[in-house]
Amino acid sequence: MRFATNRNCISIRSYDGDGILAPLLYNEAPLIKLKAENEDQLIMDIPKTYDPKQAEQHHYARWEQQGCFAPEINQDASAPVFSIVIPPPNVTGSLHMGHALQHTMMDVLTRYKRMCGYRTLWLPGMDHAGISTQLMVSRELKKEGLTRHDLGREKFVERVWQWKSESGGQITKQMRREGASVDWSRERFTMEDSLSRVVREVFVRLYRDELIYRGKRIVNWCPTDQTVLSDLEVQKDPQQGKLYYLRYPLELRGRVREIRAGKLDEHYITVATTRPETMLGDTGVAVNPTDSRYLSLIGTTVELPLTGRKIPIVADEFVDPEFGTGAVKVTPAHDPNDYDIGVRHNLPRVVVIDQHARMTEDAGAEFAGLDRYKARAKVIEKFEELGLLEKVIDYEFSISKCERCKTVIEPLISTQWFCRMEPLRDLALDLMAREKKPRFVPEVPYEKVYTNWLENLRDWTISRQLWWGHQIPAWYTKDGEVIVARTEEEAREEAGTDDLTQDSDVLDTWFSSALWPFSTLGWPEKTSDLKTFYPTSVLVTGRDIIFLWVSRMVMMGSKFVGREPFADVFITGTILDKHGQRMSKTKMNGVDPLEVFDKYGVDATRIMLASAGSTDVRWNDKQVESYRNFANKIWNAARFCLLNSEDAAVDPGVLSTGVSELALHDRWIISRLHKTARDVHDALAGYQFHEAVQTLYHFFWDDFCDWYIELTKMDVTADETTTQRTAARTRLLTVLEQALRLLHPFMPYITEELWQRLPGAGENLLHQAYKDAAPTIMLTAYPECIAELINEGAESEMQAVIDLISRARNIRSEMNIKPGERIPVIVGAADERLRAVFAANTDQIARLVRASHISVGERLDAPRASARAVLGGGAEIAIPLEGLIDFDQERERLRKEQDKLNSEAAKLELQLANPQFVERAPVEKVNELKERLTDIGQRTAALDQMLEALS
RNA sequence: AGGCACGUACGUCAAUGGUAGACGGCUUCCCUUACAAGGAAGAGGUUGGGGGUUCGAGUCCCUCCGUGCCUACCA
Repeated sequence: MRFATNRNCISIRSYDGDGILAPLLYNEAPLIKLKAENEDQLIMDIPKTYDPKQAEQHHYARWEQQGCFAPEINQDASAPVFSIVIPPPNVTGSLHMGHALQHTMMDVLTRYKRMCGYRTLWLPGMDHAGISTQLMVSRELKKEGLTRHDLGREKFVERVWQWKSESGGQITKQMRREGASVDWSRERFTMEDSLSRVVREVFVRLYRDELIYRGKRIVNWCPTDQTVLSDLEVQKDPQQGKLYYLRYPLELRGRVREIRAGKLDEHYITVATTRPETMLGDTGVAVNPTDSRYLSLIGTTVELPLTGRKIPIVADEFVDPEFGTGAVKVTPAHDPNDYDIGVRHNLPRVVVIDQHARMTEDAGAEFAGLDRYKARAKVIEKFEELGLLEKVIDYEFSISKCERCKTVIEPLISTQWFCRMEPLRDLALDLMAREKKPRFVPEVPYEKVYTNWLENLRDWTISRQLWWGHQIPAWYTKDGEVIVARTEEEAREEAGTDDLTQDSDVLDTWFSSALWPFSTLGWPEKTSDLKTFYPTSVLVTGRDIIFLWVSRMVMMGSKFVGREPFADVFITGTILDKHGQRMSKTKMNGVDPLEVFDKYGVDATRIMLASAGSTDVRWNDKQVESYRNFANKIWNAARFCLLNSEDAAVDPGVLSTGVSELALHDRWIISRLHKTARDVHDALAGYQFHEAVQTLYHFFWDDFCDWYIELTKMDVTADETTTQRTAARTRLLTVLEQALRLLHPFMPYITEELWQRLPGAGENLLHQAYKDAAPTIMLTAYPECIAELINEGAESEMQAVIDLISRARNIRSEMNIKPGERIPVIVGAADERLRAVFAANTDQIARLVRASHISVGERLDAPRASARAVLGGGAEIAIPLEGLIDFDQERERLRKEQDKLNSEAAKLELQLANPQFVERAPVEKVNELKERLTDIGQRTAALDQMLEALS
């Protein structure tokens, strides 16, 4: 191996020419074994700046090839199980920030649990996305001048499959880039044969349980997509519209004498409507039964203008007397409420609008064939001519639109398949009431949102007039008999005839999605996957599909597997744009995760997203940038460790045996390491991603880089090869290795890249459960907190050293002492233990404050011309500044500090003087305040002396 | 219309009822041999207003102001 040297770079090949990781990386000689001719130039091919792209290129393929993502990698038969099924993205979709966010959370959990020794499965897959996909392919056809009807159903569906194999599933490639550790060997697609079988099985069972029925109902119809939609696929948009007041002439017959003659008004009843064109289908007028204005008219009839139809005035509770005129026109065929009124009063249904939102023959010859909006204008025109248009007012209301194409929904009466929800709903509600499952995180407000919705649930329209999807397994005989069966053969057998026609509709996409947690694991067979991985551990998803998907999975899982599909539901926040707006295609305000990956790296993006936790976050490049800087920090810290790694290798043993013999900073970092591990475990157990990230960030940057590396630098960079140097290097490498493990679930690429370069990193570091696997950080054990290694004594001693260094630096800065200038520092500490700590660390202190000399004594023995400061525990420091110090200024500085302390002391005294506080607050709290007061007392006393010394 | 959240430093967000923090930005100094994507030291807050409960409130309750989200069959 030959090292090319340039100024500060000696390169060794770790990648071959094609950029593939060379095999020597894993099993052969240590990667970094550098012995340049000149020791001073000892640096390897680690550039100063971290290049994420390089690390992102290689590791994923290797992990995947070596089966690291599959649960089978775990050799421990008694390992606990952790499983997640991915919310299947649409086959038409490409990765957006919401995916990146959710995938990050799922991958963090999966990688973490895997490192904890769990048998881990994260199952990937895609959804066939009925309407979206059909639209996408139809659009392609349109470019060729074709419609799906030109092809016919069979050819069209073939075409969709072709599209899928050619350009569908972009997102799976993008998931590899994300580093998602999903088991691709178990990838599923909701339209594949095995899942279609499950759909038919469930449909048949639900039908036989009378939970699925076919019926004629008023439904949401999209005139553009030509299909029915469920209530959840309809979106309400506020709209600035008009409210039209229409007069319907009363047909008074015998009662004509009861009405005082003379006033025109009294010959009419006025109704208010936002949709005048539907009046052509009116079959009644409704008023509230308690409305005195109309009491005498109940039971009479009106003559419907433009049609001459005689329609009754009925009394119905639904009508709000306060609104409009208190009289409502009733169009049972074109409005869900009117439909209900019609049912209650047995009113006929006159269909005046067809599936294309055009007027029918029944609307009258003048209107037939007209578009609904043209018809509206014409109706108004006619009413005006007849003097029957009382007034038109501006009115804001919400209008139903198709979620996908934004066309205004037309409520129509139609024969569809429905799923009866009450019994299923009760299963889910019982589960929550009895076992509090699933557990929502955050519990507030989602648990309540979920149960409230279930309580008010209505039947689910499950049929769709599409071609792409699971065709409904129902067949019709010539006589119109309905046969529901798993297969056509089964249907024929049951019908006793081959002359059957299958229902042409397909099922709502969400029907197959509802089965996802068990259909993907092999149900209804009692597969080992189903036994092992169901119920899954957690579902990670956005709040927008709690109803659409989460609730339905709970219902179907309970019904068919007899258990909840997941223990926990973690609801992520939403990534908003800079201005707090939702990212959307139409607004063009989306941030493309792939561009962010390119700019800042996958790891930086991931850890930034993880830090978002469950709250909404406004997107800000700066945030990713700061984590990019963090990645660079990790890179350079490792670079330093590797630069000084000769004769040393990672050895976890050195952090747990003989620890009490080690220097303060070593005992301290070991304690910090275990506290960090503890805090990260705790945070992840409660899905507190933000907290986990903060903990890791500060441990690595503040504790490890800013302090530990600086404190151990002297030993580690010593010129001579001594056992002491080797031991220090070994500790440093080992702490780094532990830190990389802690970070791995969040930043898989950089941690793997660096781990592979660590001397001593090999199969010996793998978790027991993966002991035969090829070495990779992702199969090492996640660091556990060993309580005995948390050392509060070492932490407080170290804190004293840190405080001393900080105060000395503070003085240097405030006194404008040149950074390069070495100065003497005098320390006085009455406390013996403290004095011993300072004395034992004078070398490090001197180095970090750039002191020429440090003297530690019982009392502060400094010349008059010194800048001084007090520390905790009554310790003091002084820096002699003969000729540099301005005595007035220095006194001022000390007085300012004293003021600060005095005001704090005053507050504490006040609180401690309050008998109720002392009485009622916990003892620890009171003692804590007392201790602080004592400390402040010591400090102010010391300041007094310092001021005296200056006078 | 109801329901539910949220208002904390210039910006984005944290903080089991116990001395208000982080990151970015800003000021001053430093290219100190891991890192200028860095180091050191700073400035910046009566936690939207008002009231209450409590020894103690950013945190719990009430009210007002402001902002979001969800659900809904007011024609």
